[in-house]
Amino acid sequence: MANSTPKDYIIELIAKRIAGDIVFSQDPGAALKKWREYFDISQNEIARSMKIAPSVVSDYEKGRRRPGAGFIKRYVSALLAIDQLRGWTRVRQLMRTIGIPPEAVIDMREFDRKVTIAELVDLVKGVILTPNIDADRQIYGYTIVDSLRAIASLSGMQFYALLGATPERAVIFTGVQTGRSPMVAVRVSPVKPGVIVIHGPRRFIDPLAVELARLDGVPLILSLAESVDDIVKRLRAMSGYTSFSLPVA
Amino acid sequence: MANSTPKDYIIELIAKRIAGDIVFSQDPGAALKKWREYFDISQNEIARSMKIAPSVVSDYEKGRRRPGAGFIKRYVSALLAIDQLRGWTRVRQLMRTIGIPPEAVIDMREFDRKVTIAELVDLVKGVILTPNIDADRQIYGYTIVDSLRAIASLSGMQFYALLGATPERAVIFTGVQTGRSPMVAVRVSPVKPGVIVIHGPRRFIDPLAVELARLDGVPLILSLAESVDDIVKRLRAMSGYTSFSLPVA
DNA sequence: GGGTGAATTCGACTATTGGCTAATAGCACC
DNA sequence: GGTGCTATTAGCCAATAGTCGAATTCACCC
Repeated sequence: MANSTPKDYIIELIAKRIAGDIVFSQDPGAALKKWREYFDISQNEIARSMKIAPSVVSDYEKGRRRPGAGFIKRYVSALLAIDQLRGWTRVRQLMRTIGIPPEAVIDMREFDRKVTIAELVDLVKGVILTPNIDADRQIYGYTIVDSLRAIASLSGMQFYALLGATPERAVIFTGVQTGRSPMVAVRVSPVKPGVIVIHGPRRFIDPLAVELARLDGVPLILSLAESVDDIVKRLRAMSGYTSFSLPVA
Repeated sequence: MANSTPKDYIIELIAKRIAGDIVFSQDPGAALKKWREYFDISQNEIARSMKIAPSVVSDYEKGRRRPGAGFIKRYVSALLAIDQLRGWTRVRQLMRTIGIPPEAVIDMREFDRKVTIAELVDLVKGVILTPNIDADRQIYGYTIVDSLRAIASLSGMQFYALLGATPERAVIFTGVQTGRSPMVAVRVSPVKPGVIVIHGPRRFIDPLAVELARLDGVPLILSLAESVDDIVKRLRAMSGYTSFSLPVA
């Protein structure tokens, strides 16, 4: 964990958490101020980053105005942009409270609308290995897992949380050899993901994997995408991917 | 994990996450709709819960109007209120993606403004055991841990994430006998919390605990509060605690 | 065809957010 | 005292959010 850039989805989770905290605060102005102070940023500095007058920042923080959703989004984005300029010092701290091991999770997002299994098969350039399982379920989000790192670094319960294991989410295991160990992990999990996608260097699927999926009642998809990157990009396109552009300071 | 009510702080984390997702969505209207569909709620039902006309919901979801922060808060609160009426079916699913073991974490929140060590000592009705350690640091949030359950159910890395282990957060260990095992856990952690509070049935503190705190450079506070509940309430009062009142359906 | 329920569209009005400039205040330091 | 920096306040205008009710559309069923 050197000076590498935090992963996009982590930054995005942090941004959403901060924004949500402000929205639900009983005093949104004070919440704006709290987070600005947390990032150790002056009103002048964030005003410059947002290209507005400093008095606007004061108006909001003192409660003269209540921030709308658009303003909150820009304010939080500016906090993060400035933290980036400083080397992500605060984001590195905050990511420790997220509870996701970044080395094992490649990406984790919500789709911007509900997605069908058929659409997901298309997105991951895959084939469905369990055609007889209920394909009507709807998927609202996904987790892309680096299987080798996950197995190396996670205990049972973490795997459980990592799966984002709800019936409305997809889990994509990458770097998979035959598909067996992910399916064994899911088998022992008390709750199941909505659908499992496997992607790996070889195109051979252990029949046991398919049988375990069937027993669990979880659709299993084999992705034939050229690379993990390809999967990441294609799924992100369905997630209303937010790009944090860096304002000139 | 029977039919018990999810803990408040979990519900609140979910609410904030949903709100944040909507705020940062490139199409907030579509995000509103996505979440409503996820909760399997019709426009009419949420309109009734919010006491507005159904056409208002449609205007927002179709993008004719962009939701402000106030509306997002009310919309998300209504989703949750309806889910509560249904027995928290969707919240139970979502809490699995939070990555916090609810049985070990009693409460976990952000303060609504920065809090000094002296203030924290007062809040937990405590005494500072490490008077020579930098007391100028600022605390922005806290985690209240049930020490026995945490030790019983967590592995090393989970403990690490559980601590919310950043220099700006406090960790309160409850059900502590002498204070030694929490300090040992912190000692082996690569990052340290901003301050540690211990609370337990006995008022005896193992001198080793104090020495370990000193070595870690972490202020250690002994709380003399009458109960864990007392601590929860007093800290919540500093957190802009949001109460989800249940609208009549 | 008709009926029902859910969702959408539209015109209109009011309240609030978003932003500005200018003046002022507070604090630390010399 | 002066200087520099940060923050606050007030008045003002424009644009947008919030909301209504009426009419319309759509899907499903008999």
